Amino acid sequence: MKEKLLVLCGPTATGKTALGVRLAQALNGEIVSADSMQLYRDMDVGTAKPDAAERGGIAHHMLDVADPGQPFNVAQYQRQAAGAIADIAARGKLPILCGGTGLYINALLYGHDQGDTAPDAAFRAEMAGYLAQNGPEALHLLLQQRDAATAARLHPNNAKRVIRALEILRGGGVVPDGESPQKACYQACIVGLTMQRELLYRRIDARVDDMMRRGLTDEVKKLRERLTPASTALQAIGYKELIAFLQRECSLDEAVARIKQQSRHYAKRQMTWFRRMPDIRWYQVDDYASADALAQDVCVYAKDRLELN
RNA sequence: GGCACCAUAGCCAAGUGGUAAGGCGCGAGUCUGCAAAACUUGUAUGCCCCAGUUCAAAUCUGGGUGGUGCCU
Repeated sequence: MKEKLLVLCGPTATGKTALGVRLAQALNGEIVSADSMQLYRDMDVGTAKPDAAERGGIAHHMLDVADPGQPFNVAQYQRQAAGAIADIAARGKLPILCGGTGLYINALLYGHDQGDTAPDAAFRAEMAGYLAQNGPEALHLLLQQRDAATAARLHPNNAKRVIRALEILRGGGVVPDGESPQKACYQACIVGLTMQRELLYRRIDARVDDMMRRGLTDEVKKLRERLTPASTALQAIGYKELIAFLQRECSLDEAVARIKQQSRHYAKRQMTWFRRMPDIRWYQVDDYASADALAQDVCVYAKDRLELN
């Protein structure tokens, strides 16, 4: 019997967190975050991580599980989150997967087999050097010589993924072709939150201003020396831009404008990710008069879909 | 009022007689161990308006209109 799982996804700033808590309260659930950046400790303001009050007494999992200086990746997420879901279900509560990282959600829902080739920082650095020396075409040729099919699927300019493929082949592994059947790991009810694009962008801009008011710059200052250029956490929007400002590479206004822009782009990419999820049920947030009304509707749908009570 | 310069996509901008570069933005998409990452892709039947020269004009000429700078 597959575990029941309510999934709440959608682009940033659309109200996933608050809705998740309401649903958890109504359905006797616990939250499992699906956010690649909120899982780092001490990155709170910039990732819009819910504080104690916002968590409303509901247990949250997969927050603060990694140190910003340490690398973290999908495979680790997949294992830990699956563990958390099993634990919640075993205690008779409803796990609610809530977040905006499409890859993490997919890996969990469809049990992506990540293989057993762990990342090799030294090899990646070596390949990055090769890329800098010889260009993307030459790097891609390396892949073509070892695995023509994979090379054909990967654009030469997408060096990151070309390097990962080489990394897998080097260890004697098989590069996943993305065509392995999508087996559903859970009895899932997938809910997506959207908003009229223009409104979403306005909300994102406003939220960035709010983060600045709440001391994002200080948070980044404190975090700065703990991060290395290799830290995954350094990819977080809001952090890399403010570090550039702190290093006097740009003005504060420029950094803030950049953070807003990046967040808007990110939201758009999230939409394309979630749009292709099968069985996703969309809710247009700005169609609802109140958060209560929205929670009400989603609750009814989830109960029906997951056969609760 | 005089002189000079300028007018190309939502924005910035190249192009000075041969059939509209590029960047940003915006839209669409890809994704199996860095994913808030990385990458792909679409986006001006037309260059302020009118007339003219020419086989051919965003490009040359004349006249408008609008803007900018300097002078009075």
